[in-house]
Amino acid sequence: MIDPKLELEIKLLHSRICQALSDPNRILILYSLHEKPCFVNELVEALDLPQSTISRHLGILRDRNLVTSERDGSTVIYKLVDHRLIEVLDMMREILSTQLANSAEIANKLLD
Amino acid sequence: MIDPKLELEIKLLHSRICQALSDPNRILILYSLHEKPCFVNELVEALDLPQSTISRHLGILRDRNLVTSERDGSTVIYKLVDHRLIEVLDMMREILSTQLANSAEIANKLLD
DNA sequence: ATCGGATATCCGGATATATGGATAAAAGGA
DNA sequence: TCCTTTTATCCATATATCCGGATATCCGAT
Repeated sequence: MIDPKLELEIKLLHSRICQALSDPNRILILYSLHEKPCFVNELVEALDLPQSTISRHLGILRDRNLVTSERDGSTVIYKLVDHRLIEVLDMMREILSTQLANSAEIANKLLD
Repeated sequence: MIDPKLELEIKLLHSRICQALSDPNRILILYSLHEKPCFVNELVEALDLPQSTISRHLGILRDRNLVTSERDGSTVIYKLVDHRLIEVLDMMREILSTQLANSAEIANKLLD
């Protein structure tokens, strides 16, 4: 009933992008990299998480080609590949904001 | 280092929206509902999954206010609440498509 | 060659999530 | 009331994911 091509594309979309976005720390990393390229250490400090945790999340984003890593001497600099990803996240935030506004409206009506 | 307000908003974004999108079957359900409102049974047939599986996914989407359910006699009709969600998914598909095009280009260069 | 800083990977354990059969609940008809 | 259809929930199991300390690796400096 569902177009098999769409189904395949959605499975790919899920495994390559949606899954990567399904962790709040990874989303925060993406926002940090949107502002400017960062060393791993900078992200460790920005998110206040153990280095192994940051590195693991970066590995997941790297595997999916959402960020690139480039060695610069003894450090590694990470960059956001496609900044449209931030547009996507911002659009989701707008949807969320609409949702919250609706909830507030309903709550107010109940209080009348 | 990261704005605490942003951090809170991202956590909310994750739990209310991103998490819901982190399953291919739920994405397919959203696309189905984008075409037209559907009964549970229609989705069972469209996705070819057990009814309990579909109902569970619908419950997750309903909890997050991404879809609404309305009883109509003995059946229940589900509707997509905010069609911007499909815009978001389509934008991710474009990012994915760019990604795949780049991979193909690199592969071709390697073959020269 | 060795050392120290930076980063990646390993590993065990805790937690979360998906799955689908079985069952319950809701609603309408006989 | 009983039966059927439709949908939701329960349950046990399987799988995935996260976490962070410990360890390995990479690299430049001494």
